[in-house]
Amino acid sequence: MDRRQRKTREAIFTAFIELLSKKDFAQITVGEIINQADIGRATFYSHFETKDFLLKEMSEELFCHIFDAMNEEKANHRHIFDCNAPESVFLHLIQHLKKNDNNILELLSSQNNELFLQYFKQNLGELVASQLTLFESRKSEKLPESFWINHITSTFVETIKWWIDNDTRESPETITEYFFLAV
Amino acid sequence: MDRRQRKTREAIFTAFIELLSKKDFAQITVGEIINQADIGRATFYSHFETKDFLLKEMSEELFCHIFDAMNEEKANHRHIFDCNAPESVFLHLIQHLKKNDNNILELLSSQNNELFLQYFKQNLGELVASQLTLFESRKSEKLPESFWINHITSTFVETIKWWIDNDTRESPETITEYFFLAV
DNA sequence: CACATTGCTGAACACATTGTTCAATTACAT
DNA sequence: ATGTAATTGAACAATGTGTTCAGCAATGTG
Repeated sequence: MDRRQRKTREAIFTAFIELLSKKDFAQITVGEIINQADIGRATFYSHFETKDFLLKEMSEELFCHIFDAMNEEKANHRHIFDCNAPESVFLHLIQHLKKNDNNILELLSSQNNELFLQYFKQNLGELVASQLTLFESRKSEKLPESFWINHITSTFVETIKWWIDNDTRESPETITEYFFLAV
Repeated sequence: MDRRQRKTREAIFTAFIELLSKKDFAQITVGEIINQADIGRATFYSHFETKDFLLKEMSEELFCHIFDAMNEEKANHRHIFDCNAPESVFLHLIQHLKKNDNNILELLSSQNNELFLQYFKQNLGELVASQLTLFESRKSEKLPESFWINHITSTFVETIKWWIDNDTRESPETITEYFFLAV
């Protein structure tokens, strides 16, 4: 990809994240993004069809990053994912979030857009489904699988949201514990 | 309140609900509401400052209705809320929703606006907090109260959403059971 | 019934935002 | 160095927002 394109794309993402940390998705205008990114109007529209697509593409990119990073570490340090700590996938994810490399935590904060959370939940759902054996129990047998998966995923998302609203005071370990207690 | 005002207000609400059952809040325009309600533009704005306020006021009115109705039945048929079925408050709420008197179910459906769900959750949170003793357990002792309340409330909302997405095939009793199993 | 009050109307208005177009300019890759 | 491709900025139509106002209609009060 052309260096100019990369630069522009990066500038738009950065500007967008900056704005999202201040106000709702709904009340951000393309004009503001353009100003913040310091690019021409036509340039924006040559990159993204609409503001909604921008959010969508950015979400996908961010979640790819974080889940790819997790998989990589999974491959390198296999010991982290041993049988003695099967819940570590989620601890690991929370630790990643805590680093806030790509401002994901800021973006997930509830004052910001629900759409972003929706994309997060979607990606998370796949992870949960792949780790379903972790959550087998007396109650899971009595519940429809789709209900159960949705419950676990939602609980994780809500745990993260609660954590953020509490200014991420608790350690990732504590939050992981809360999550597994609640679910 | 003037009969004309009541009629107009009702017409706006009805039109709004009709539109919300078809498309997202975000893509409904004031013009559409006006057409559907068959009123003048100035009239709309003399009733509601913006589209957002319309949603807010309508939500409050709907939730007042349903929670008032519940309290009334609570007073009249005290036996429904006896000690043998302490969970019946939630069963009762679900039964109310199932009746769909005010199209609340339709409005809660996830394809529609998150703002509406937010208002629902807010009202529900108060109910949950007042019924907190129902949910005391080993795990609730180990979790911060605010986390616990949020978890219960979210689980209820997610249960309802899952139910709706499944076309409310299950009976209110079954859904109540799922909720109490999950939480 | 007559009256003053209040609400409704609908058109016109200024304003903001969106998404497109285009010709001129600039940066890129090889 | 050159052809290719991205960026620019201004101008554009189209749509939506929220306000204003003068005229009309419904209300309920005496």
